[in-house]
Amino acid sequence: MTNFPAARSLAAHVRPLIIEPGHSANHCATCGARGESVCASIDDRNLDRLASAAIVTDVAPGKTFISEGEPADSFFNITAGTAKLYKLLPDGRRQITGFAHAGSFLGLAVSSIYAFSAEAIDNVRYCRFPRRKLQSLLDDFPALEKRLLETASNELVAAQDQMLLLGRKTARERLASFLIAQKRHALPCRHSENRIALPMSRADIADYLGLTIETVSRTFTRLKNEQLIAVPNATCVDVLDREALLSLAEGYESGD
Amino acid sequence: MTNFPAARSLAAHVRPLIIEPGHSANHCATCGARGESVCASIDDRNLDRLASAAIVTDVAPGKTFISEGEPADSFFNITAGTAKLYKLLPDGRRQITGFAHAGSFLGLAVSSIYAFSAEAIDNVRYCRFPRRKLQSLLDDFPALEKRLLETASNELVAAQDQMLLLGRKTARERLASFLIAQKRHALPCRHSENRIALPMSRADIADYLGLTIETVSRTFTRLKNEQLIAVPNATCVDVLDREALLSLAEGYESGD
DNA sequence: CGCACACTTGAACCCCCTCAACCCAAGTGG
DNA sequence: CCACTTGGGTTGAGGGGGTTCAAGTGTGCG
Repeated sequence: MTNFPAARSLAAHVRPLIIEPGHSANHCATCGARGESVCASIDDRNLDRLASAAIVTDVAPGKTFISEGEPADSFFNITAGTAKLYKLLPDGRRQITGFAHAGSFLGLAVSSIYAFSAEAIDNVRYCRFPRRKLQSLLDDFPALEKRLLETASNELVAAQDQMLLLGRKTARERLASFLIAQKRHALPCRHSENRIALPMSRADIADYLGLTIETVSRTFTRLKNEQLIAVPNATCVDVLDREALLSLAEGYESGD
Repeated sequence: MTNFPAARSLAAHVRPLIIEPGHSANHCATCGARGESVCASIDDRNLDRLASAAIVTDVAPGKTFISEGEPADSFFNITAGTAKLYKLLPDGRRQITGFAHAGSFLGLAVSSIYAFSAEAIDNVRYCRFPRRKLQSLLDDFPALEKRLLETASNELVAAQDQMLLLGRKTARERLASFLIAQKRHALPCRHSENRIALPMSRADIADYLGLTIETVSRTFTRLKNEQLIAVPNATCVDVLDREALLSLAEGYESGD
């Protein structure tokens, strides 16, 4: 299910990496996710400021590193892996509000309390910024604040799309939308051009799309029977008819 | 349905107010919505900068002033009335993603295209900021940018709540959540302490909650029969049992 | 080999939707 | 003044998409 068969079981589930003082200025400079993240707005000269504020941490699959309702004293910048963000109702009903990939910035709540929980799906690495330190970074680097505003705006647009999906789309349309979005997001899937990696479980997909596991599974097989996709195994999908999938996702053909 | 019986029919539906040059520095200073809006972050000395960038406009009920997919060359700050924000699917299915009240800031899309449409529900007044002018304001007043980031963060939290509602709550829970949220938002309802004004139609409520008109209506009468609310007429609701409504909204009791 | 766990498939049910009628208040015009 | 229309809201009957409950099928791993 994940690509890190060895390193997983050893690690304490939330383990800050030890960065020696002498090297602390470097890890941002060599960070592969920098280009995708808000950190790109800080130029090379000031990278050490950024690096010294960040606490790099690894999280094992299935471990929760943000809990809804707890004091929000940190911000998180995912640099590797995929995490799910979710909210719960008292009886256990769950809504996944999004998936966080390398470059995602989490914790943008003005409130002093996290509005959602976050759990690692595969091996996740993040940079954690204590609230105060990020605040001073924001004061010193207006470009960072500008970038954060852009990020928040983009997420707002995505959230509106998701509301449309949850409120008005059929199960087929939801799954098609999900696959199209996954395809856009996670291009870095070698293999075929049309292969989509699905690191999350069926339960996660269901809770993201406002459906049940069973409906997700049935809808997968239906799209498979209709030759829109192929499902070599549970962790990936091949897109066979991109056009049809796209117009389905956009709500053009609900029946048929 | 609205409180402005006279002024309505005369007005051209989108009519910029004529502000004489000599007075242009004033309308922000006397704006009742300033405290609630992002404009509060600009101090009195600089209000004229703000005022000269804003184009005040009135919109009649039912008129669309932002259209999804069109070039996003302006930002909007609602100063009076209520507007609905929505997205459409090609076959007409509609999802209302939110209601904008006095103080709401719209158009926060990085993209050059609006992600949603906006339509006035009652008589709406807004300040329109051309993209370029807002940009220069942001450059000159970091506090404004900070305030915008706060606003966006709060909306993101609200959007996540709405996703939970749309994906996982029952019709009763949705309506209860909606009523509770409306109560919080629009306190300024004289009359009773427990009266909630509902300027939007049943169709709007339905499209906001991911339901149909009929289900909204039936759910209203059910909550009424259960003595949780009273519905004197279609445009307002009295909360009779706030506790029960609240715990319903939070998902504690789905049946019964 | 056998357990565990995720996924798939089947059958019955139910909440909400669809379709349709009805109510009611506000015009509108003869 | 009343007949007619219009539009929003309510109520009823029936149907369907997705859920629930339950069993079956893999697949990895000890």
